[in-house]
Amino acid sequence: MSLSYSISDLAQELGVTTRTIRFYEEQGMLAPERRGQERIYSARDRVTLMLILRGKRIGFSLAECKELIDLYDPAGGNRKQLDHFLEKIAERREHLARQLLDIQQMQRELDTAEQRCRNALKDISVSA
Amino acid sequence: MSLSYSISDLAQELGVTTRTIRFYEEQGMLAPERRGQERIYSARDRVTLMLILRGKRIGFSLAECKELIDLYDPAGGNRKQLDHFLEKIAERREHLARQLLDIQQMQRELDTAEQRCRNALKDISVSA
DNA sequence: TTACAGGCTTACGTTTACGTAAAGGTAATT
DNA sequence: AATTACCTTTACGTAAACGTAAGCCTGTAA
Repeated sequence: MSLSYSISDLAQELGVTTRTIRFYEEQGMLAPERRGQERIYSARDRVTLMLILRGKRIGFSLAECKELIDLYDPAGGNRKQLDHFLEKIAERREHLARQLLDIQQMQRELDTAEQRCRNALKDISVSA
Repeated sequence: MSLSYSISDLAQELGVTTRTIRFYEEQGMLAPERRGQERIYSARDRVTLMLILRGKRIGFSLAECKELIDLYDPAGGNRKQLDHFLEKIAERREHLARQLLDIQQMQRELDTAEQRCRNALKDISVSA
């Protein structure tokens, strides 16, 4: 009794258009089952989609998201493949670490920007 | 004696092409001085450029980066403007907070992906 | 049975963010 | 004087990530 979703179910829940979901399939990132013509999405398909969207929110390209999905697959078994995966994972980690720094830096900049704003507002009240 | 940079100075230091820098100017995000035809970039221009690139690294569009630059400007003085800025700043904060969560989630996923990889490698060694 | 909601494919259009080339100006070497 | 190394503008090209529309099928509710 694994639950399934129509394309518009997922589109609505995740805040994207059906076109977007079909596009991701076109790019080989999703492969839902079919009932006739109709696409039937599994819980796992849904997770994959969420992974893509999370990737996008932090600026990953679809190609990068696809790599992530592949990493998540149990797929390839030989040692070379696995070593390759470990490399990719390490790369991703560095990338994420960098982004964390960038975000923290930007948060600090927002702090000072807000301070300047508040000071300017105070000056206005005083001079008024 | 404030230091200045040529376009290729900045391009090289920041790892972008001169075309990219000129493009940002075309979009109204930079306004370097000129010596004749030649662009002369100030320390502040350099900071602005770094701000843009940092924004890009965490997936901001150029339009969003431009907003950030405007926030950083001392520019507009009236209360309405300043209130508007504070709103924008709050928005940015939420956005960044969201991205932080996304990154942390993704780091956890990389953890489990790495575990699976290592387990698979162990299985290979054992069966070999 | 006819309307309507939702799904499908195919295909051209659009925005963003530059790449790439052409054609030319200037300043310092050789 | 000519090459080299930068710089400039103008303009067409391009990859990514969908948007949008046309035309068609299908199940269900009125």
